Amino acid sequence: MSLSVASWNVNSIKARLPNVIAWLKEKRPDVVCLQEIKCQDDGFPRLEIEELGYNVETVGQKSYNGVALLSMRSIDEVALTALPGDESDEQARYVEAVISTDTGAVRVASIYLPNGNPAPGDKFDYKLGWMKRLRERAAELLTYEEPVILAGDYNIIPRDCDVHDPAAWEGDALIRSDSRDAFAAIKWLGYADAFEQADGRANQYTFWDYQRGAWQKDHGIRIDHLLLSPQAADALEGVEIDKGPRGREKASDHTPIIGTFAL
DNA sequence: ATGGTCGGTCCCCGA
Repeated sequence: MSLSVASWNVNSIKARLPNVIAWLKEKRPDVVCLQEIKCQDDGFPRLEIEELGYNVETVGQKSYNGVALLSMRSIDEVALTALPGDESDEQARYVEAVISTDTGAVRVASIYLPNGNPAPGDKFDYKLGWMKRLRERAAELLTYEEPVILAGDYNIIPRDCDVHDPAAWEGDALIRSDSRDAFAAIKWLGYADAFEQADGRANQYTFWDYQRGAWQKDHGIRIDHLLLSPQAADALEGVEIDKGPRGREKASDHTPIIGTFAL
């Protein structure tokens, strides 16, 4: 049996609930990492999603950010509900859990990496600091020698071919070389970008801005990623960016990316 | 055609 693991920035779970439920029923992914749920834990529509067979873990806050993990398989342990390394960081951007599989277990994190604009500035410094902490956590996880999937909205455009017009994004926190270097530094530890390993084509996007008719003109960017430890990368069977949800009424500005694993 | 869109909250901020 294979295990499917999806990541989707839903831009408010309450505004998106009908679309999310329809997509879960259609695709039935085993594990789903959500970002920007934009609600507190007690406001999350837990019952509606549990009704579909999912176990639900949320790390929410009022108005902004917020991440969740949905899993058809049992969640053995919620390992972390915040990224270590800064006790003063109160933004809900990280949840990490160990999930049972047919072959053992997989560790999955749902990540909402800071946007970082405007750059330079305080928000950009926060982004780079957060990425350094993520690299430290990612390095720690490699010592466990287990399948790890770090899935989420990284707010990083890794390559020039991951954006319709790189020049239009010059100076933006999503494409700046210091952002890209920080992302590459996590990969250099020994993590694989699932999309680049399984597919790698140019101009395959996961986000299209609501403005300027970006969706209709396919002016998108690839910023939602699955980073894989060697044990997860070895098990990767394929990756799909499902553009269906982005074309619906009341769409999120992101669409889901799904990895399938022999795990 | 030099603007334009969402979502959450509260009269503006974040993306």
